[in-house]
Order: sequence, then C-alpha cells, then structure tokens
Amino acid sequence: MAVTIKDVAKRAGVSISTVSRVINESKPVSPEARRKVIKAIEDLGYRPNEIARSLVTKKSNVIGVIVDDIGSSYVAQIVRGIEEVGHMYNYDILLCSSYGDKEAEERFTQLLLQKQVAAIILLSEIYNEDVISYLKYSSIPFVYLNKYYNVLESPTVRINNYLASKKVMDFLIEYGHRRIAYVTQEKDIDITIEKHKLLAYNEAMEYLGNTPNIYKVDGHTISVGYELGYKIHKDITNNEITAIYCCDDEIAIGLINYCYDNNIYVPDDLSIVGYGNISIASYIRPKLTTIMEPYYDIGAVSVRKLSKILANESSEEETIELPVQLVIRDSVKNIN
Amino acid sequence: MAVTIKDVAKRAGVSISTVSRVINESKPVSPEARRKVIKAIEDLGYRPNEIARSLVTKKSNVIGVIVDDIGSSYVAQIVRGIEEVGHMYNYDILLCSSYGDKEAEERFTQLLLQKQVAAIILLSEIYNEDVISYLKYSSIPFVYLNKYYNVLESPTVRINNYLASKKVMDFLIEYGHRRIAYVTQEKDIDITIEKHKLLAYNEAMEYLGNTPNIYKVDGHTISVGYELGYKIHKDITNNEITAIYCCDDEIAIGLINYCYDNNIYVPDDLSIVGYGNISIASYIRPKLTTIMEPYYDIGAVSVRKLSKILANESSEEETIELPVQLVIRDSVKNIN
DNA sequence: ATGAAAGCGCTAACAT
DNA sequence: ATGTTAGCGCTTTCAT
Repeated sequence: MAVTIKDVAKRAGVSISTVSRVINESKPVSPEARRKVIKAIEDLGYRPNEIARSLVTKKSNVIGVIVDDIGSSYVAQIVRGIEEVGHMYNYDILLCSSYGDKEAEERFTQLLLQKQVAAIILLSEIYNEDVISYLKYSSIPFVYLNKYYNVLESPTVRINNYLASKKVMDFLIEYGHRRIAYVTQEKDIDITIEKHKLLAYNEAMEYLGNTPNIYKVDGHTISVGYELGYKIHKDITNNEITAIYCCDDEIAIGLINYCYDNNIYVPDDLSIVGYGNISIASYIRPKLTTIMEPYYDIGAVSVRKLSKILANESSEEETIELPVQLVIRDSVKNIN
Repeated sequence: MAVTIKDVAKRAGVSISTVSRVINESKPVSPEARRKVIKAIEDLGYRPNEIARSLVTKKSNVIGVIVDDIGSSYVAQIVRGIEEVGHMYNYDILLCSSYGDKEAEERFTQLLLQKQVAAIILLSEIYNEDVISYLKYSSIPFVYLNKYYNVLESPTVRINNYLASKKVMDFLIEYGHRRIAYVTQEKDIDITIEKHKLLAYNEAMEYLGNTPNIYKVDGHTISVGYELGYKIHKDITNNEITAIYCCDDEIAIGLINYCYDNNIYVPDDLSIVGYGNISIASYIRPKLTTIMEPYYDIGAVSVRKLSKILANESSEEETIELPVQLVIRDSVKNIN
C-alpha cells in the first residue's frame, strides 16, 4: 500500500492539514511542525497522489495532445515544442494519435475531456469541423493546428502561407528563373492553404508574363513526389521548366530522388524548392532550399497561449502568426 | 459546472449506484431503470470523470513514457508503437522527454508515479542505474529500453546485437569485401552494445585473417559521421578499405554526405553499412544498406508485456529479443 | 434490483 | 498556527 498523507501526519504527530500546508506552502506552519513533517515525508518516501489532488482542486495540469501521427517527423517536432515548454509551465502531456481518422479525433477528444485535461492541442491533417464544434461546445481551452486545411474560426498558430509562397517566388525570380512550375495538392484546394500559396505563385507568374504551370498531386509523401517524376519527366528534359516549387518538402525530396535515379542533375538540370523544412531536408543531397515552418515554435507557442488562457491572461480567439523564413541551400541554381 | 453522476441520477429518478451500475455494467439493472439512465446520460451529455474513477479504483490505465527526445526519429517510431498498441489495450500515454538528463529521468519517474500511472516505459540513451533501482524499488511494472547501454538487469525489449553485427559482416564478406573498417563509439564501450557488435566484427576479421580497423567516434549524430569523413579521407582514397560498417545510421549517413560533397562515390569507391534503419536511411542516395532495428515493434511489444504484467499473466523479469534483419539497399557494392 | 453510506487521498473552509 | 470536517465524483460494500 502506498503511503498517504495520513501516514505522514501520524508519523509527524500533526494533523493532515498541517502536512498539506507544508506540501503546498499554502499557509504558514511553525518551523517546528514543518521540520517534523519534512522528516516524516522523507522517512516514508511520501509523494502526494496527484489524482486525489486533481479531484479536489479540479485542476489537472495535463494538456491533452491529439496528433495525426507521432511517427511523422514534423509532428514529432511540434510535440517536442509542446512537451518542452509544457514542462516549463509544469504541464504534462497526454498523447494520442488519430492516424487521420475523423472518429478517432472525436473519440480522443472525449477521452481527454473525461481525463479532465486542462486544455487540448489538436494537430490534424484532415478536414473535420465537427471536432472543432465539439471542442468549442465543451468550452475547454484549445489550440487547433492543421497543416493543410483552413477549418472554421479557431484559435491556432501558423505561418502566413501567402507570404511564404511569395518569398519563394521572389527568390526564384531573383535567381533568374522564369519557367517555374508549381506542384500543388489537388484535393479540397479551396479550403486548404494551397489556395494562398497558389495565389502568390499565380501572381508571380503573371508578373513574369508567363502562363502558370501547375502539377497536381494527391498526398504528401516522398513516394508521391517520386511518382510525380515519371509524369513530368519530359517537361524536365525538354527544358520546358527550370525550376519546380513543391508544396511539400516530401514531394520535393521524392522528386530529387527521382532525378538522382534518372540522371537528372539537381540543381544543374533542374532547380527544386520545398516547403516545410522537415529534418531530412538538410540531410539529402543536394540540400533542399525550402520554406522553414517553425514546427518546434508552433508547439511551444501553442502551449504558451494555452497557459495564458488558463491563467486568464488571454482570450481564446486570436490566431497567432509566426515569422517565415526561406532557407537557402543547394537545390536551386542561380541561372543569371 | 460539469455534469456529474448525481445530476444523472436525479434526472433519471434513480440512485447514483444504479447509474454507476449501468455505466460499468457491474451489476444487473432492470431494463426500465437502465433505459431511464441511458436517456438521462444522453440528455445531459454526461461523461464520467476519470480522475474520480481512478481515485477509487486505484487504476489509471495510463502508461507513463519517458523518452530521450521525442524529436528524434527512432524515438518517435517507438512511441508510435507504444501509442498505437497502447490504445488497443485501452491505455493512454503520458509523455515526458528527458533530453539525456539523468536528473530529469528521475524527476519524471517520480512525477509519473505521483500521477499514479499503471506502468512506465523508460527509453534512455544514457547510463543511469539509479533510475532503474528507483523503478524497481517502487515496484511499478516497467520496461527499460536503452539504445546503447546494457544497464543492470531490467525488463527490456531489444535485438541481439551480436547476431546483427555478424549478419553485416557475413554480408560484406559475401560481397567480396576484405578490408573492412568498423566505426564504433569510444565512450563506455564495455558496458554498451558496442561490445557485442565489436566482438562480431573482430571475429569476422580474424576469420578473414585481416587486422581489425577500428575508427572511434563520440556521438550519434549525422554531423559526427560527416566529421569522421575528414579524418579518414586518406584511408578511403588510398583504397586501404573497401567497406565501412558504421555503428549508427546517423554516422553512416553523415559519411555518405561527406563522400558526396567530396566526390567519393558510394558505393563505387566505398561501401557503407549502417545500423538502425532510421527513416532517412531509405531516402538518402544511395539508399543505405543497414540493420533494421524494429523500432515500432519494440514499442508495441513493450506495451504488450506491460499489459500482461498488469493482468498478472507474466512476470516482470524476462527480456524479450526481437528478430533482426539486414536491409540490403544500394550503399554496398558487390566486388566479387 | 436498488438505495444508503462509506471511503479513495487530498484541499480548503471553518473553528479554535 | 493548528486541527476538525466537509466534500471533490466516483465505486463498492451492505442492507433491504
């Protein structure tokens, strides 16, 4: 049987309230009593039961985190941010993976609520307004992070995708590229961030006086990028395009691998830009030039926001926009 | 205010015991009462408070997981395994990152204990026997996973590193390599898995009648592997060695990158083998030939073991050994 | 089959 | 400054 506050009180020869007081430093305790209590706690190896504590205080200092897939590299980075600053604010992390399943997102939300978490961070890749409604309805503080979709109005932390996209295009143009293709996601384009990224791309092409050249893919994996290589092989070797701007690092990396395997030299034959700056981006060769999404910071800022809400120092509504940066590495050639 | 079991009871016109009974299906309830209770639950949107439940049942169905760094790719894979099969067994995951800090490991262990977790999985990369002793002393079911160290006797899930290493050497020899170097970790070699890997390497070299050629590094990152490139550049270009077997994928990848950047062609000029099969291994070019450590399975099996212990179906002591596999890709040349 | 009541380990109001 | 007590939301005897 675990040792409880009663055991400590008995051993120290004081009441349980006194013990509670020294543990929580909630009220003054005489030096004498404090000494005895501390001694008893050490002798017995007592550790307060957080479950019992939460029950009475109605606080859990646990943040529930529902992610798409913890095995995914950018997800792990965000969770790292959540975890690290979470612990600074004294929060623990209860982690669930939904694997892109709508129902799982909702089920886990309920579960976390039952676990009396103080707040929820939902990191999703799918379109699921129901869970947002549910979260709002539950009136639990939450942050909603979606890599692709613009879902409803909800507190979130993100970058400005239009501006990011503009940075890429400005850079490509500065490096002398004119025939630039963009690889976008075909699915739900109007309600995803692709809408904004595409806008910047189209504006830049219009500025150049060139017709946009858009490839559509479905999926965000490296193999999708690789397969894209087959489809556009001719366009590349024809020299119809000099640069490809990909909506995801994964697509860009798949494409780079395709090129490597088919003797197309990046960046000499073709320049490639990614989006995200996942960790592999700096390890593949050539190193990928890409937009850096500050994953760690997104997690970190989300927790900070939540902790402010929980301390009543902030309202829930605002969405936070983090600065973007273009990381220039080796996958784009200056053809001026 | 959240709705409680009392509210449900009142609304249904029954006692809270009856409500509890229908929730838990713990005792027979008349169809009539059950109907009313279910109705009330739905009307009120009632969800039992898991905190209160845990307090009385003294069960938490939460598994505490302490990892080194959730941002690390292999860690994320293991956690994925833990999380996914954990949820199948109805466990939730409370996650902490120690970032290689001894004290953090101990602090989090205490914290998790206070949170009344049902079991703990400790995933460490450092040498810390204290935390194992503490865990044993607390008599909480736990699994101890350490990527490098052989720490004390403790329940664990791992691969047979000697056998794995032997597989690598057999393969290299089969492919005609004779002058094979091994890159090992210089730190604490006698109490780490390097001892076993090295043994297999040395035995193979003895079998070949060649003197072992061992490079020592300190650290498990890609940049450590890259820096190793500088040091052994001459050995490679001298053709003194035809193959390098690296103790970590990261080292191998760093080395491959060094070669790429310095016009040494892998595998034509030099064959490289890794260890681990982290996700990048199949994305870099040339694709890395390596030992597959089944990270996901290590996590999955750990949870299964724990769940058996918690159900009194297994003792804590045994260590589980998972099968190893050599993944043959493109970084080794057949020079027969 | 059902309800009353005790109690899980703790905090916090109240009393002294 | 300290002790007594109620009660957090729930499960589980124990009666009935």
